[in-house]
Amino acid sequence: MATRRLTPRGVERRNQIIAFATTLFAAKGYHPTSVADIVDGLGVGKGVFYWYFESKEELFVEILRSAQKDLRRRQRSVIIDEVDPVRRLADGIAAGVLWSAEHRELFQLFEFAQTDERFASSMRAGRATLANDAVSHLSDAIALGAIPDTDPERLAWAILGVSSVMTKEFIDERSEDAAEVAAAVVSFCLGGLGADRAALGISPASSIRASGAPA
Amino acid sequence: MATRRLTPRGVERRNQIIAFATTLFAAKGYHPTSVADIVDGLGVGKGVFYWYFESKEELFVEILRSAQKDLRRRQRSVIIDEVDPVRRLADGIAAGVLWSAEHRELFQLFEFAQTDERFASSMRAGRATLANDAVSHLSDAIALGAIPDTDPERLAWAILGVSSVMTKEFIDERSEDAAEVAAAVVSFCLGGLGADRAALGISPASSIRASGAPA
DNA sequence: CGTTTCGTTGACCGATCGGTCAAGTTTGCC
DNA sequence: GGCAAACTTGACCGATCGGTCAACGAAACG
Repeated sequence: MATRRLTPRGVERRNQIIAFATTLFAAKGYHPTSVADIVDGLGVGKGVFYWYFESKEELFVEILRSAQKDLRRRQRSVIIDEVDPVRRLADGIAAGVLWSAEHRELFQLFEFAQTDERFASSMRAGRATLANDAVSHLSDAIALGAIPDTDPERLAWAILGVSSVMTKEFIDERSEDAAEVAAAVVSFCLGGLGADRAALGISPASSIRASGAPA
Repeated sequence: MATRRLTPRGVERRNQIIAFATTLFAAKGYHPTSVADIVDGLGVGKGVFYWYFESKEELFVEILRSAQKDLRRRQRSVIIDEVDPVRRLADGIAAGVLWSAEHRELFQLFEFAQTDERFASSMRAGRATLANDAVSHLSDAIALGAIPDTDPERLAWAILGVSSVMTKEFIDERSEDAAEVAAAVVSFCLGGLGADRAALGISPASSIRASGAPA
C-alpha cells in the first residue's frame, strides 16, 4: 500500500496499534496472535486494523524494520567519535545489549522472526548489517595490530552470538542488571578476539560478584 | 496417552511420520505446517496421524526431546575420558557444533522452539542442562587455575551463544565446513574464557583460510 | 476357521483464521 | 452550513485449522 494520508488522530491510532500488537506478539508469538486479538484488546472494530495496515504480515514487518533501524542508530551514535577500533567494538556491543534490555519485546520478536520463513530474509539482512559494522571495526583493529589476524567475519558473528544469547538468558529470562551483563559480554568478546583486556581497563573478572580476588 | 502397543509395522510408520514431519517443520515452520500437510505428503489418511500421536504438539515435543537427548549423549561420549577440564570444554563445544551440522533440521527446530510459549520452557530446561554441564567443567578449570575466576554461569551461556549463532550463520546459512567452524568457535570461546590457547595447540588464527572462503 | 487387536480411511465437525465491505460517524476545510 | 476525506463499525466470507469417528482391511493367534 502506498502510504495513506493520516490526520494526527490517525497517526496516534496507528502507533497505538503498533504498540499493542508488539506486546501481544512478544507475549504470545506471531502466529498465535490473531488480528481479532489485537482489535478486541484495543476495543475497536476489525476494519480499523485494515485501515492502517494491509495485512498482519505487513504490520509485523514494519515493527521489525523500525526496530532494526533504531538499534543500529543507537549503536552508531554511541561510537561515532571513538577513534580506537577496539573501543568502538566494545562500546557498540554494550550499546546493543543495553538497547535490547530497554526493548525486551522487540528483542523477542527478533528471535522469532529469524525462525520464520516469511521474515528470515529481512532479518538476515538486518543482522548482516550489524555484522558488517563489526567487521569494519575488526579489520581496523587487525590492521593496527590491536588484535590477532583472524577472519573478521567469523569474529563478528561470534560477537553477535555472545550478545544475543547472554542478553536472552540474563536480561530477558533472569532480569539481571543490564549494565553488568553488557560488561560481561564485552569482556568475553574481547578475550575471544584476543584483545588485551587489561589495556582497556576491562578485567576478565568484571562479571564476578562482590568477593572476587582477581587472578 | 499412555504408550500404545505397536507392532514392528507400527513402529516403522511412527518413525516415518516423525522423520517426515521433522523435515516439514524445519522447512516451513511449526505453525504453517498442518497435520494435513504431513499425512498428505505421506499419502495416508488423517486418522493415521492420530493413531500414533495425541496431537501435533505432542509430536513436536517428542521430536525436540529426543533431539536434545541425542545431542547431550553425543557431547558426553566425546569427553568422557578427558581429564583436563579445558579440553573437556573444547571437545564438548566442537561436538555440539558437529552434531548441529549433522542434524540441521533439528537445529532449526531448536531455534524456533525457544521462541514459542508452548515449547520455551522445555527448551529452556534443555539448554540449562547443557549450560550446567559447561559450568561444571568451568568450575573445575577455575579451581585448577587454568582460567581466570569469572562467573562460570556467564561463561557457559556465552559459549552457548557463540556456538549457536556461528553454527546458524556458517553452517546452516552458508554451508561451510563444519570442522573448520567448530575450530573457530572453540578458539573464540577459549579466548573469551581467558584460557591459554597456545597451550592447547589452538591458534587464534585457526579459522583463517589462506585463500578464498567457500561459497 | 473365527476373533481380537492393529492399522487405516476420509468425510465430517466446530472453531478460528486473515481479510472484505457496505454502511455509518467524525473531522478538517472552504 | 456543506461536503469530502478520514475514520470506524461489525456482520460476513471462504479457507483452513486441529481433531473426531464409524467403518473397514490386515494380521496375528487360537
